[in-house]
Amino acid sequence: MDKTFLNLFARRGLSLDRLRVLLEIADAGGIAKAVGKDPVRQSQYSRQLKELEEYFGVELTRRDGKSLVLTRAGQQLADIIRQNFLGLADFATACAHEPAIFHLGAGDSLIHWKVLPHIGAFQKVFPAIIMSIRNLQTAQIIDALHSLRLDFGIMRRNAIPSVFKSVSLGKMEYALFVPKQLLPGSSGKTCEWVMNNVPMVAMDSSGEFARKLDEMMRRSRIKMNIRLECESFPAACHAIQSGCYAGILPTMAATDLPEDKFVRIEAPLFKRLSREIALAWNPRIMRLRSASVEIASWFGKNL
Amino acid sequence: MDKTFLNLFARRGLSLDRLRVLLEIADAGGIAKAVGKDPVRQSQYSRQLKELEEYFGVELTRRDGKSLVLTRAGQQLADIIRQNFLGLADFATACAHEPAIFHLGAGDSLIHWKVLPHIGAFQKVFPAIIMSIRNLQTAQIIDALHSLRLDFGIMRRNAIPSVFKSVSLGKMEYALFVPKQLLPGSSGKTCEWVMNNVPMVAMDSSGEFARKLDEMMRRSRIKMNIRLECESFPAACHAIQSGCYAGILPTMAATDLPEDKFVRIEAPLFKRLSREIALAWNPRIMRLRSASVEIASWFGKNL
DNA sequence: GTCATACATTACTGAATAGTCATATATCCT
DNA sequence: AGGATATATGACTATTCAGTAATGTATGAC
Repeated sequence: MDKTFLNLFARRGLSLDRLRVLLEIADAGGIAKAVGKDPVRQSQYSRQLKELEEYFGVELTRRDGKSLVLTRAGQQLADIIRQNFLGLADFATACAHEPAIFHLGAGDSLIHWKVLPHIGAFQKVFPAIIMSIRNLQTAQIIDALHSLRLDFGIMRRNAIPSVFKSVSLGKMEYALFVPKQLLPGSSGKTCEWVMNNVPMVAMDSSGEFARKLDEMMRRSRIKMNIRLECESFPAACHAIQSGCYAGILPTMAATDLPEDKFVRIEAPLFKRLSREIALAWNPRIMRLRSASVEIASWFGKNL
Repeated sequence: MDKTFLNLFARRGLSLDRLRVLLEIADAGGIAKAVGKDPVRQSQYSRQLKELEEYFGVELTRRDGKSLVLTRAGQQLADIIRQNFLGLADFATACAHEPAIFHLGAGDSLIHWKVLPHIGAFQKVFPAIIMSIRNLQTAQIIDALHSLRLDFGIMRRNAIPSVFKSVSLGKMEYALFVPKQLLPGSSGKTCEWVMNNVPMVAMDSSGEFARKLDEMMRRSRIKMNIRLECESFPAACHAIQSGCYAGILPTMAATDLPEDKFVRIEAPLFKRLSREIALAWNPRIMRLRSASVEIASWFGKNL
């Protein structure tokens, strides 16, 4: 066949270290951030980067203000390198009989109420795998899936780019949760009455949920009696558990709010907030890391 | 995220050269064959192999008689390396504005009558690509597709392992071709008469075709008047062109046998020999070499 | 302009690894 | 057993590439 990648090794200048340096710079977003403390290596990183550029005859980075950004070619090469290292690293961990690490990204609520409740069962089925769970926003997850920094992501289905594969994890619905002590008398108050009269905790994030909720409230001309803002649903849930606030939470949160102390009010209004969520992954990962096939299928069945 | 593949680079002993050496040994099937002439490097290859084994803590080769064979782990690693180098080599050729090389494997007949007739059109559509066409047998093609030494293979559809993707290239039918000068009188002689009375050229290969034909002949108790054996259909076709032999050829061969000089006799008998052929590839190649997507689709439409 | 920050360049040292040669060991063949 | 072939090992050299330090240059903030 061909002379074993002669075009790669005829010239010199290619080395694993230099490739790794490019990857580090790419991941960190600049030389300074890549070397962190120990700025002594700054010059080395700069030089190795230049040597790589000489080897390939292509600009891999461009100055962007004081810092660097990868060119298109640089990003491509970084992707190739990441893919290569992933393969080798997996082989190495397998050889060392060490557990492989898989990275899963998801939002706070999904981590707390969708993933963690099943993580014990996961551990039993996959005793030789380390799961690293990262709290990320949808856009970050998508970016990390593209570059293979994450193996899996959980997010709303309609946000998943079509290049990714996915498996549905069911619907996420919302409901209003109210501490009983804040409800006067016995009778069922309406959702609207609660939101107007009870101190409410609300989400302060810039995400899709807050946007949709805002719009809904404006349309239906309900004004919520907001007295606390939180950045995540689990935080809001804690506030509600204190007994002093009501709030809109994913219905999954019910496990943390016992029925004898909290009332859960569903309303047609909330239907518009509901969304299908899914486990998503870059199809490349399945070829690179064989265990990922079973993991994806397990998540699809059990979450 | 994680500390940029710390597990790979914390220990030393990994280098591109060593990986390349393993790959060469794997491809050549032994150190001696890998170093070829220049046996001076034999010791180096042996040592680098040992260093790789020390690095991964795994046996990569085992002695098999005087020579070496890869262990299961060795094969896995070789596959990973090949995949890695493919990605880098492709990036390098793209950077150098050099045409990428794609390797296509097929049997003699398919090369001559299926591929080469369209290769001019291919060149026009893909001016920046070098096609390397290799004459191989089905088993070799499958092996090479598995290990990514070939990008594409053409073979009969029912021989394609299910892990590969494929696109049909139509049916390959067979017919008996007879030089007019060997046919007495004007009237249509039967297929059987020709095979009994005219000097025939036959295939001498161990392939699927010869086997099936043999069986057919035995069943129908036809005895062919064989006077020449060839190893490939194109060779047999040449013999027929000489005017002194008749023979069974793929109907595609008709382009080389003008109707004014050769008679083409179809017979129900030959239907049993016909088979669907297809372009096959390892799905991994599509991720590694982006151009392969368009190439596969072009072949599917135009061959 | 001045200062702080981030990257680039140069020069030199040291460590890792590739290259070579001689020779030993293992296996196959006859 | 003896010769031929293939791989393994040890000793040494040469080269490449990583590590460190000092200094230069570009950019942004004030």
